[in-house]
Amino acid sequence: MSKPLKFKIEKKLNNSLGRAGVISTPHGDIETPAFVTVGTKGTVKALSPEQVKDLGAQVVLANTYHLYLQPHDYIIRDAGGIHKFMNWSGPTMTDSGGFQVFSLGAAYGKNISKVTSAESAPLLLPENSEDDVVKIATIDHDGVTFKSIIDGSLHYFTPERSIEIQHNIGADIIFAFDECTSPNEPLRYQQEALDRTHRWAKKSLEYHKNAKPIHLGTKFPSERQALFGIVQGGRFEELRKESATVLAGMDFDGYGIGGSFAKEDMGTAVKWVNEILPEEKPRHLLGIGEPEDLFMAVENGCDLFDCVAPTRIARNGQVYTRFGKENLLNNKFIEDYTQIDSECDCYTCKNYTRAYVAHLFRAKEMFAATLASIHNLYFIINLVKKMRESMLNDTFHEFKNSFLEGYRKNKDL
RNA sequence: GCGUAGGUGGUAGAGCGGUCAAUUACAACAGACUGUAAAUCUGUCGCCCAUCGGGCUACGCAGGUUCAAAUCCUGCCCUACGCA
Repeated sequence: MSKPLKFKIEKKLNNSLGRAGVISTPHGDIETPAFVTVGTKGTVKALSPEQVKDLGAQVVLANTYHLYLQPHDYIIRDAGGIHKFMNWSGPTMTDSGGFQVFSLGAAYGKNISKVTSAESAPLLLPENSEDDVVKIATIDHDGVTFKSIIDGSLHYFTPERSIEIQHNIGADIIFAFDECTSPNEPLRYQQEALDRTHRWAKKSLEYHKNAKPIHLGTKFPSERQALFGIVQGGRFEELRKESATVLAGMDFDGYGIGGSFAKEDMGTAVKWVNEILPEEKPRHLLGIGEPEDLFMAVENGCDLFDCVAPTRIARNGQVYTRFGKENLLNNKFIEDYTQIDSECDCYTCKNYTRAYVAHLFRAKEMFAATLASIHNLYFIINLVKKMRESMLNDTFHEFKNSFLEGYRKNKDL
């Protein structure tokens, strides 16, 4: 049986876990480390696939839960798979729905995200202690009941079902169904959730390995799609290490690192895990993507990252610059005829001023979202690309220090 | 000139004796956003101190009634529509 994915390490960082390499998928290569563009519903919001390609994106990540609800995975299957359906010929991935276990479960209706600051963490209360809150995802031993965000109907996801849907969608890299836990959960709950995630990982893998081709005469899913297992364990060292060890013992094509982190010690947590995971398989740090976090992740041995931040904050008016983030809706930009970042080569910066983009945002024109998304994605994708280049020519640390010094400038002012 | 309806905070527009510094929406100002419930959400939005809170000036202008007026009365000014 041929493997759906190859990973070649080209260069390793001295005295750390960082590495640069190439992942080969049936739809092309991904030079790593690489930022994965998020296209949850089979589109990168506000952008055409051509724009996504032109700004340098190598790979797009869609979502199982969302595409299952709408248009439904059979539509994508019958359309010839996600690549054809969305007109993206490069590599693709799908998340398993495991994140929605968190975002529609413990986090639903609350103001919590998967990354917390360490000092605020002790003030937070566990989410699962009281069930007086409305959730639209509830977990049991075998799976998760989701209430549709579209029409409120109920849908039950098991690991097998998630993988089956992902086979129908047909992305090059798919993920095991996991439970992304809230950062507020105590050790006992994290342990319980971790056991469940491991059990589900095994089921995801077994289903994947044994699945028949979705069309007669085509390849087996396990030959054309790579399956990544997902490490969990919250912020606890023993759990993170246990999870990495257990999953490393299963025959996944690569690994995702999921769940919750404290901003301040995310690097340590990632390191615990990557010291255990097999070196020769790619590692995807799920949902992480602020510039500081990306340096941390690359240095600690992650190859892939995805994050909604660049596109989401773009739609809300915020842009990355080499001096930190700026909100284009601030009145100081109304008459600012310079570009968003004077050293940026993206389409937006080459052709438009801050004043213009600010005007589009104020006028609520949709092109604002497009221009800001192009810039932000270019900025982040290019940043990771530069990290890769700096590793290849042994200047990673210099690059990191000079970038972060400038990037923190706005905060220090 | 006569008749009618009105004049409220940046705008539109509620309120029609005390619970009104005044509902709401928009605008404005700021903040948040990390495997997308998200072109979303939160906060501020008369002035002055202030942590709760307190003081001052305010609903066209000037008077008046009342313990109390954006709200009732009188006059004046202005606007819109109708008739000359």
